[in-house]
Amino acid sequence: MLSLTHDAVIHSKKNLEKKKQPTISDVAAIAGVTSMTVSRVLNRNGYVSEETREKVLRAIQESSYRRNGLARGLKRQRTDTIGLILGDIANPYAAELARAVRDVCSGKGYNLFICVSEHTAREDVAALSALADHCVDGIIVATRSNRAGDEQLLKLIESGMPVALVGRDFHHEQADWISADNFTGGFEATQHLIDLGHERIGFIGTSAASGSNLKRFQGYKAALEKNNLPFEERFVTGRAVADDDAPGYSTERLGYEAMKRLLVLPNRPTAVFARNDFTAIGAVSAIKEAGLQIPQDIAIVGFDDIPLTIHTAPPLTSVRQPTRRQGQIAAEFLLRRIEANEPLERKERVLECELIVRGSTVA
Amino acid sequence: MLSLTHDAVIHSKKNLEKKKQPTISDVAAIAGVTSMTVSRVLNRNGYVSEETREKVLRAIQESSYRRNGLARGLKRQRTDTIGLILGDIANPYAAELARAVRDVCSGKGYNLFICVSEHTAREDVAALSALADHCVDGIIVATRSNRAGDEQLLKLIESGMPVALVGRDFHHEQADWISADNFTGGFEATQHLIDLGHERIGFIGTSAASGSNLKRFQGYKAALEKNNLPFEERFVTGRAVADDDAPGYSTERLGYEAMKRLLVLPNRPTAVFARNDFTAIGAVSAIKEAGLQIPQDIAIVGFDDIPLTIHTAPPLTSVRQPTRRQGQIAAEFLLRRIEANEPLERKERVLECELIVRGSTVA
DNA sequence: ATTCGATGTGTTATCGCTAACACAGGATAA
DNA sequence: TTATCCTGTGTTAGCGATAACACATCGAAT
Repeated sequence: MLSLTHDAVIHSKKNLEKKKQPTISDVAAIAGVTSMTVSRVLNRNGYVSEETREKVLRAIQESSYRRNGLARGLKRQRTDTIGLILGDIANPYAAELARAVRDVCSGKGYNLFICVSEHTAREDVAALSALADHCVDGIIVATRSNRAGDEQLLKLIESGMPVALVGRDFHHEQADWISADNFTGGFEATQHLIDLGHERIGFIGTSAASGSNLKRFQGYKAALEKNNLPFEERFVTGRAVADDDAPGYSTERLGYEAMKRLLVLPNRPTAVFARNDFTAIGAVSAIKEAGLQIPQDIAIVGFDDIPLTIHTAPPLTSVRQPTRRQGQIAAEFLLRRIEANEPLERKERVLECELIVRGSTVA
Repeated sequence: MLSLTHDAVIHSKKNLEKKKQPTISDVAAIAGVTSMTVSRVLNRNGYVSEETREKVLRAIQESSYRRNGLARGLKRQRTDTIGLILGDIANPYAAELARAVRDVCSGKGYNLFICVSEHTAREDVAALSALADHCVDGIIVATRSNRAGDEQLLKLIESGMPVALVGRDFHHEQADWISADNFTGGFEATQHLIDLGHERIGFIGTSAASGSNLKRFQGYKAALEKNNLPFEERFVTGRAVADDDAPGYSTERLGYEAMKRLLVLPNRPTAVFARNDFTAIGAVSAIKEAGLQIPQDIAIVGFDDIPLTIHTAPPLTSVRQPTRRQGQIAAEFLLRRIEANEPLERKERVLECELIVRGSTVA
């Protein structure tokens, strides 16, 4: 009696153990063929008689077989998977980019795995490594440049990994490069404000020091210069991104606080250009809180033209970048590189931005 | 001469070919040991003399070796990777969830791969398959329930894949389940409006028909009922999500259009509850456009309490859900399941929401 | 009748890595 | 002294799949 109980326990324990997945050979055994035939059915290549195919399909159903992508990838030396590294998935820009990449990829039979770096160098490296380790067929990198990440990226590219860069300040003979024309976008946003008669224009979203590698900021400076307006360092504000590992991305909060700093300046700006729309929205909030009118007292321009811009009060003037197009092109460049299966000449594409004028600059 | 040229071409072509990655054996050969020793160095297990370890590390550097995760995973029967499936990465909720999951995972040495379904059944299934094929150690599913996806999910769980569900209306003995208390959240949001004296309250973000499986909507109805207020179907509006494959997620646009429909109703609502903040923001936009005051003419409550809510005009009353906590718990449950390596009793956790009252309901 | 290509299936040999075991030499304990 | 453990390293055997090749069979073309 005791032993019976004990047996029952053992038995139940056994049933509880993690089921071993059936393999292609198990399926083959059930169907009464070899694993090679099953493989042919699964991959729809080679000759298989209709009769056999059905037997195999039934065996697959019966055993609820799932193929093992690791083994498959190991043997085939490809995984039909590409990786996408984003800095911050909360950004509609990133979401739109991912969507475009995914559409192209899944159209061509590739899976897409997304990794997020949260704009830190450590995670940037980790994401590159994770994807490379898993032998993805190629990687689209849409994070910002940082030293550790750039080193890792260099190694990967040199080792033959197909890579396409989106808006990252990193260049290599063997990696394609896609970006919006952030410089011109920044220039035009600023020129727009100048054309409206503004002479003291602030920039929100970077420190003057670390802004040197921010194209939007460069465009802002260039526009001032071209119009013979003085560049004033005190009009440039935002969290400094000196440390590579700081999550230096811009948020409403950042814009809000930066704007507050600008508002108390003597002879303060009459207009501001924010590095992106969330920052701009935060700034708008600070301006309203101070009891000032937009655009009468202070005009404001954002960047990215996120869907929300038309719902803010007033609607936000913003620079629209062709996000979807960037994702598409990046994916196309990458797939071309993957499918060529040998080094190709580098492709580069810079896409125009478009200023969308709304109520935050023109009443 | 001709043949020389030809040779040169061949040679250059050869150099152009995709470099073959060095394997563990190549490293072993350079270091003058066997691959097993290299493996021990790489994995920091087993005994290796300090001297040998250094030789191996040098050989790794020299050959710029990268380990092959496919082979490793195949042999070890685990990949130290978990998958996360999101419906829509543009949502701050999803971003926050992903961040929390990632923090827990990377703390325990797991990589995180994210897949996005765009709220379609097809992509839901595709994401599940892709992750399963790649033999991730477990999957966190944060997409909405749909027939095809549920079927796939069932198969996966039954085959022993560790799964944790976040906010998905799908239950299984072998899968952990985490959710915010959307029902009570919806109830309290509505009760809040009722307490303020509103008697005609609209719901934005679903059709009355398809709302039956939306907890927030159920909470809304329950609050009406409890207070003996009539439920009026004409006050419920939003895109219908009859088709599983329709990208039925809510956006500013959806909220904007839904609100417009509510505004023209005879004896229209004096308050609305929106299924999420973006929808609410769109609704706010429509209300303002109609020249009405918030909250005097129409009060509005959102859900999720995204960072933006404090920057809208007026700031948005919203139901905050503990997003970060959900992600953490989901990851912890999943890792526990993975590391137990055998079926465990199901864990379930429902987290309280909190109503944050702001200017969109109380002046 | 013979050759040939198309069709259908099986055999073999890896892909790159590591678990499990084997084994030798030296230190330690009995 | 002998048994025993700890170190350090090598050998073997797959993990689950498929590329490459081999080998039948059959009908059509020569």
